[in-house]
Amino acid sequence: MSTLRRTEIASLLKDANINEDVLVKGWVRAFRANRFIALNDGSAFDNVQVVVDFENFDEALLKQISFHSCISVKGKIVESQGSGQSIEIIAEEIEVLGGADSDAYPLQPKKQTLEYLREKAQFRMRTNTFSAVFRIRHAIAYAVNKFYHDHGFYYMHTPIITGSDAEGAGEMFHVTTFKPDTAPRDEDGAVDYKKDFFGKETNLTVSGQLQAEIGALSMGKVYTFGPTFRAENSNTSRHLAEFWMIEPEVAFNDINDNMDLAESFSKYLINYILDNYPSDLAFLEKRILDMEKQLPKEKRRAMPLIETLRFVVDNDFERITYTDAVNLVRSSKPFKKGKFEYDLDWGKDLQAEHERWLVEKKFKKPVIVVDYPKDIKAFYMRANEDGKTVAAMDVLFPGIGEVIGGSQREERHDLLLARMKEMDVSEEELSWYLDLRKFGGCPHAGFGMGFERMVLFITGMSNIRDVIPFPRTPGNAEF
RNA sequence: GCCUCUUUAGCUCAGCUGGUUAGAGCGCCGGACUGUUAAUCCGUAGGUCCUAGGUUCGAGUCCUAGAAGAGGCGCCA
Repeated sequence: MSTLRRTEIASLLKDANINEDVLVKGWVRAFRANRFIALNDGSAFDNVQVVVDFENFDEALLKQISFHSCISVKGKIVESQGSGQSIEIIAEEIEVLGGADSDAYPLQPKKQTLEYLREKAQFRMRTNTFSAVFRIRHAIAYAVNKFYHDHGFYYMHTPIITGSDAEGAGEMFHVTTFKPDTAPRDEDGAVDYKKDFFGKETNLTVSGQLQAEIGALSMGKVYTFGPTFRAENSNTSRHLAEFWMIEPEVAFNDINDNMDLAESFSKYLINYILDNYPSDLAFLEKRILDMEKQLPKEKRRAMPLIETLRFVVDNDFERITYTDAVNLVRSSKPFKKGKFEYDLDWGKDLQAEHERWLVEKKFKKPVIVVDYPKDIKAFYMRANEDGKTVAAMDVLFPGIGEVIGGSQREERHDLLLARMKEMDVSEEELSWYLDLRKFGGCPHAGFGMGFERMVLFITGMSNIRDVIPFPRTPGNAEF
């Protein structure tokens, strides 16, 4: 081919010069009427249409232009005669870079289930749905960093391998270089971790929060954004064993500042995608609407995707205390009629069905619940004046539930120490954490946002395994 | 960890209360078609009905166990 430089399809569609010669490369999304190739290189949602005059090309070459084959096209930009696009490329030279034998290739130009595509993760990003999801996933990650950078936060990398198992956020994955059968033993027959790589027991992190507090109490405003691991045997469409979490931690913030941050941060992310990825969102919205046509009315979304996102950014999140939430649920119709599976008394955690009622039926928008009973929350959350509750908050989103969980941290050394003793948290292991209260401590607060749960909400997808390229769930670590 | 559902052609599914040659659409392959937008039209091929046992004259259909997938709950983000 010539010395012409490749043009990305995104920039070609943005400002095309009629009659200009261009070189494009990408994957064939469709080859219609032996004449029209829909070509996509991932740079944008939209395809460029390549028009082929079959008399000018070898039949054997055209045969290789099959679904998802990779080709290079040199041609001239013209105004399109068809109605689906404004410009198109009249092909002059075509080279097949990588064929995709239709007989053996597992994907087809038709609807295939997300479950099937999940098993073909090496190819699923070539589909409209997954390329839209993963473009948006990227953009949300970018917006996370942009939001915090623009607000004067420092991005802090907390460790992925931790020596502490006191974080209390769930079951951990053990990290060791020992093989199970040959691990050295001490005199009592227990595995001797003093001889292991780190000289002690280590695990994959379940949260960067405790380390982020170190950052907050020195640099003021920090956030972590990294992979997090939970060895919980959770079989749901909202849990992953390996997921990404965003954890801001801010000195001098109280629980109300924390709620303000959680709300403005959530809205920023949604707005960023609304502003910058309209084609992808429109496609995802249409996909959901088509799919829901087969469902009874009560099982469909209350609002189409984009309208839902707009509604969330245009309205204040509802803020209620745990105590008020319990009273609301208990005086609700479904509760009185015994429609809920679980009972609810003050002191018990709100069940998913109760949260769903609050968010989807009562308020119809994100709800922040604050001031939970201390006995159902972690040791580091700040005790309230009433002696019964702590300054903890959960942000609940429609259709997903908890997307953010956070708190004002207990900055009073004696109260924290007493709470650790009560909850049997190792004082020795967390002496550094207690030091933050002993020396130069101050009120501070932070939260954790489940990144994939935010991606779920913004894309309107329903299974968390479809918003991460390579999902890790119980019994599954393919790719 | 608990509960429920699903598994039939390459893909998406139908197959009623067990009954003899197992069905459709799409895809593939062959043919037609130079303005299509999941192109269309005609034709052909394609099945260890997830696996292993069992019940029965007879099992895709019933029973038991296992495997894989999905949904719900709990745990959480």
